[in-house]
Amino acid sequence: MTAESTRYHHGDLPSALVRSAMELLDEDPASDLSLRAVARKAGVSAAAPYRHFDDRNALASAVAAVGYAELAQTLLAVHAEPSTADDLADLAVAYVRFALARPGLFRVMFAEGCDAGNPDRVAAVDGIRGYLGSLAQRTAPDADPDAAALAAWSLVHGLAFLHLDGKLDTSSPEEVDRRVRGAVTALLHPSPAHTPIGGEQR
Amino acid sequence: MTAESTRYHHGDLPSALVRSAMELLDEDPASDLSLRAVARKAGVSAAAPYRHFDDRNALASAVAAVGYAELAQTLLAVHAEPSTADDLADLAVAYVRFALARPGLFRVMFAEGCDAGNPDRVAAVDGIRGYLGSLAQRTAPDADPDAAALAAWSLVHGLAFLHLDGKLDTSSPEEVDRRVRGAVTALLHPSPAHTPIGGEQR
DNA sequence: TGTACATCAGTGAACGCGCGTTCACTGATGTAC
DNA sequence: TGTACATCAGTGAACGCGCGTTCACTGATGTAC
Repeated sequence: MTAESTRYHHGDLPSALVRSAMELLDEDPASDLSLRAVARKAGVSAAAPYRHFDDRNALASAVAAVGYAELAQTLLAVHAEPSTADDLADLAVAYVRFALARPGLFRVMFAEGCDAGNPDRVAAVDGIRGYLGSLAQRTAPDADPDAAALAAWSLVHGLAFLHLDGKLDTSSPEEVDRRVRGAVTALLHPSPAHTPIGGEQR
Repeated sequence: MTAESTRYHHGDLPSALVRSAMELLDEDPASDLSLRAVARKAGVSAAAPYRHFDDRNALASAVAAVGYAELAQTLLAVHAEPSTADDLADLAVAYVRFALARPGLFRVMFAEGCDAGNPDRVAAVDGIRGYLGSLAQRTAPDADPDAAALAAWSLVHGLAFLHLDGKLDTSSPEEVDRRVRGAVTALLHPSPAHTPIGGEQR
């Protein structure tokens, strides 16, 4: 469905560049996105991107927007309408897996350089917030939905970054999943029972 | 107490470099740490740091270690022995304030480049984990302490990074404090009462 | 259907930059006698 | 106390690098007549 970019004059360079950027990020997550490298990867001169993007930042924002969309899609695929603490644990696992599978992209999405102006970006972030907000509302209808949504997001986001930044061992994916699920259920007991910080599990 | 670095031969260059690095990070949090800039700031040639640090990474690790110590100190000053969810909210506020006050340092502490080998660094991270672990144990003696500690850390860490990375408005510090406190208490009801995701507040 | 021409997406060379790191060196320090 | 010398922490010049961005240009595209 997407334009296939094999027409003359390179066809659809803008999206070819975004695609190349994402490939580079997946291939070498450590290096930070370079306009020249992206152009090289797309088989185009270093100056070509400037026909379509104001500067490096504009490309990064476009990449981030796509990243948000993919993350949202991933979460939706796990639970379209999550409503229990168990569902949140599933989402946490998916969120952390996404971060660990695509660290380069994840960093571009959440690293500083983010220009607050890019509307796609803002919309995408609001999408995730809204998704978590509705989860919060279903789980705890009488809680402040904004506060609960932010809490859920922070928990999940913190788990992702602590793993990503090497503060926790990530050599075993199963162990990571287990750890993430454990942390979430330690805060939110899965059953409708009421328990504070850690629940009663082992 | 610290060597004052005014002796001849520059005295105590290693710690002077670390100090200069931290000053640079505080002055311009956006730029990433450059060995040359640090040397310049310390009034020393670009090659001088190599007498004391293997490479750029080694300096960054040393800076991070100091950062961890300062963060730990900040948290301890808030509550030496936190034990309630309310205490955790206080710590969350302090943690986020630290991140927002010293974003450059915070990023060095938590950004990828971290070499897992540096023992100071590992010890410092374990210190924070242990601190949160004892909090968890006091708050919920029957919970899995590792899981509860990680959950608390993730929550707080996620709040810090979502603010730091511009996903949340940080123009009003009071608003940030309020938001952080709200998110924490939405998950952990302050009283010994038992409530799931959001408690009952407004 | 065929030609003239404006438009627009590319090229490639060049700019100036700051970086990490190396190297042979220098000059102060402090120890051995 | 005084001199000879090894050590060690600095210097400064140089390396090669990749980067973002600019510029005048070229050549394909597609439209007007």
